[in-house]
Amino acid sequence: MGRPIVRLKDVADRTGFSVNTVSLALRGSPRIPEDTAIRIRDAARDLNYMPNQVAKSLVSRETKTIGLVLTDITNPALTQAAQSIELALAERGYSTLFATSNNDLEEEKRVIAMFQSRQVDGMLIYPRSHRDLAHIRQLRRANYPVVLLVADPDAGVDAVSVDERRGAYRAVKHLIDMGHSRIGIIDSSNPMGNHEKRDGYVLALTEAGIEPDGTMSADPQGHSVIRGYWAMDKLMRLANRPSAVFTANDSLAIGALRWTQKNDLRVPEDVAIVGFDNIEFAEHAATPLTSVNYEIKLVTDLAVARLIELIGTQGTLPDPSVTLIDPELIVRESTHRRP
Amino acid sequence: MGRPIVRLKDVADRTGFSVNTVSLALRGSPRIPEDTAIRIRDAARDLNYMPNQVAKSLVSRETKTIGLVLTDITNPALTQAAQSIELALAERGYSTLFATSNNDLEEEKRVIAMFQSRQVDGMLIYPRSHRDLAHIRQLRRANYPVVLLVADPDAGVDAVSVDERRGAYRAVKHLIDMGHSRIGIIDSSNPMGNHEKRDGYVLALTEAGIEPDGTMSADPQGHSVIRGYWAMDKLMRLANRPSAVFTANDSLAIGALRWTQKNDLRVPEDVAIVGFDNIEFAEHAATPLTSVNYEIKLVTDLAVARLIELIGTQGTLPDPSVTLIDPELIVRESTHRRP
DNA sequence: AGGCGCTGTATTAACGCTCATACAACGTCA
DNA sequence: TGACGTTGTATGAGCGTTAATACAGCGCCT
Repeated sequence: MGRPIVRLKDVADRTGFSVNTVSLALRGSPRIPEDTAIRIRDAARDLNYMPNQVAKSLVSRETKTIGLVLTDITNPALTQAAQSIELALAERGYSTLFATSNNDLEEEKRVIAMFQSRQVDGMLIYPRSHRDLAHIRQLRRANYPVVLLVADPDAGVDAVSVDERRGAYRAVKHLIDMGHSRIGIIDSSNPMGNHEKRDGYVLALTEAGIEPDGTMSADPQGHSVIRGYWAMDKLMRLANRPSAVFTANDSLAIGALRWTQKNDLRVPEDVAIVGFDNIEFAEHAATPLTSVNYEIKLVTDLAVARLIELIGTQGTLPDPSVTLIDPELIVRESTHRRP
Repeated sequence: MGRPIVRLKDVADRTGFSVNTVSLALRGSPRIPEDTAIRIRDAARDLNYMPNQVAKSLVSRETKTIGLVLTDITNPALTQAAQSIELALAERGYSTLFATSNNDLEEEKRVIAMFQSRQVDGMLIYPRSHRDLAHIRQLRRANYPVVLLVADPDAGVDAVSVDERRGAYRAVKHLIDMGHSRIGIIDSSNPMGNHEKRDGYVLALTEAGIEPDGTMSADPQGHSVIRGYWAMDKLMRLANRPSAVFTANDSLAIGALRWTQKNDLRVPEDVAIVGFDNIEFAEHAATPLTSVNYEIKLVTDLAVARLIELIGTQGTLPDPSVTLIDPELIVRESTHRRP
């Protein structure tokens, strides 16, 4: 709104050269002799000239901006991801436009369209659901660089993600190895959501000859501590309550742990708890939490690298590649008291 | 890179109208008759036309984008702030360009310059330090809309923030009221940093006739749980150890709490702990934490509202206004065991 | 001496859009 | 009937930048 803006033209007028000469000089063209360049640079500095990236983008047809779409940044795992994505992109000269879909599909579509309109060079998307990817697949088909941060081998879209199914499998397998057979799960995988973790849970159980029990499952409807608390409450009120619980993330696990404290149960003696993501608070919880760990930075670095690769592709994009990072289980006291 | 882009011209060619007519029709000008508009809109939809915001911005001289500069988004309080800022801006039609300064002044300057170059309509900044604001003050003088997320009444820049000094004062006053006089502080206020909280701490002590004791202070050099743990370790190894500790944020407090667990001290009987920010984990910590609470959404909403107001200002910006939100203390078991 | 290739600079045309203006075609009214 | 609005559409300029091209002046070679 009426803020003064210094343009190439102003530097040109000041020095007596043409706009084009100034542009070349400031970009260090070898065709401009050193003394001319110095005079122009001095004038530009005096006037506090800053190149207008908007105009530049219009010409170059690239904005050096990528769009990051998350469902909700307050999820600690996503916060970490956002941080390291921004860092990785900044290192490569890209800026990050950031938006949250608030777990709403329409909002997700709106945000993606808005980013397209803003001519972002590519997008990193943590989609609301694995099921509704049509709009993203369509982007890809329109030759638009996109990398998902959840992995669906059949999505037809590039993706880099931790192998959630495998992580969940490892966690539940560990509980089984510790002698548990009544194992509950706290995971908000509604029919439309991502059920990788639930799949891993079921796999570990059936593999061990344990019939998955539908009543041992609670949907926390969110990822916050308090949600975990109430989901745990539901599970532990069962007549045949679980002796161990697997939760889809550490915030839920901390909520579950909190429930045990309030109800004077010992962890892991009375009930064992495993989380997912291994956030900092997991290690330092009242009872240090066993949790599925993976290097978020590895995931985001690979995702960013792939995205940059796609952006740099001339012509048609290569076939989508899906990369799964293998997570490890960090065993702590919440499942295994050291003697 | 060579992605096909549908322009007004394409829609014009398809319909036989001129570019201008198409532009007017799509923007719903009353000069375009209804049937023409419908034909144009249909063609635009068929071609999947999306307006190019970059070109639009070049003409309108506004990008409908604001720049958000944070030191480090993994600080839970800042995460929350980022989330609600993005939401508030999106509601008003603005996109959020986001960058972290990683607590480095040069990086902060670089990011701000980059945002200027990208023609953001305004910026929200959580600066690295209260001391080095010259570059931001200069922005303001150049008539650029900026709102700080920390309050310094003398900064000469608009700001909206929680009153940290007052929050710290309340926290420490509470400890004094509970009978403590040996009160430690864990706060990373280096000479160049923000020492509002430390000021509030000192004020409460001196007001109560207690001489602040320099040895009762630990610099955690960060805001993570583990930093709090080691800072607590330093304080509790003192010959004359504190009976209560005030920490600059809840992560540090949880670290301190963790130290007490490992060292078999009871909270609050052996040592009381107060945090700041009242994050979700504070309430659900092993011992629920007393913490300074304030509505982050209120702070960010006011900051966004002020920023939008500045952006809408014609001509010279009004005098800077500084708004401080008054925080409250939430008392929980970490300072006061209920009988 | 005339042509050639440098060197340094300017001119022009884009990029996709909006705004101001132009202007035909038509109807209206004195 | 002819000047005058109104309606619908087109033309041209301009936003700040880059890229392609033009071109004047000079030294050098044959």
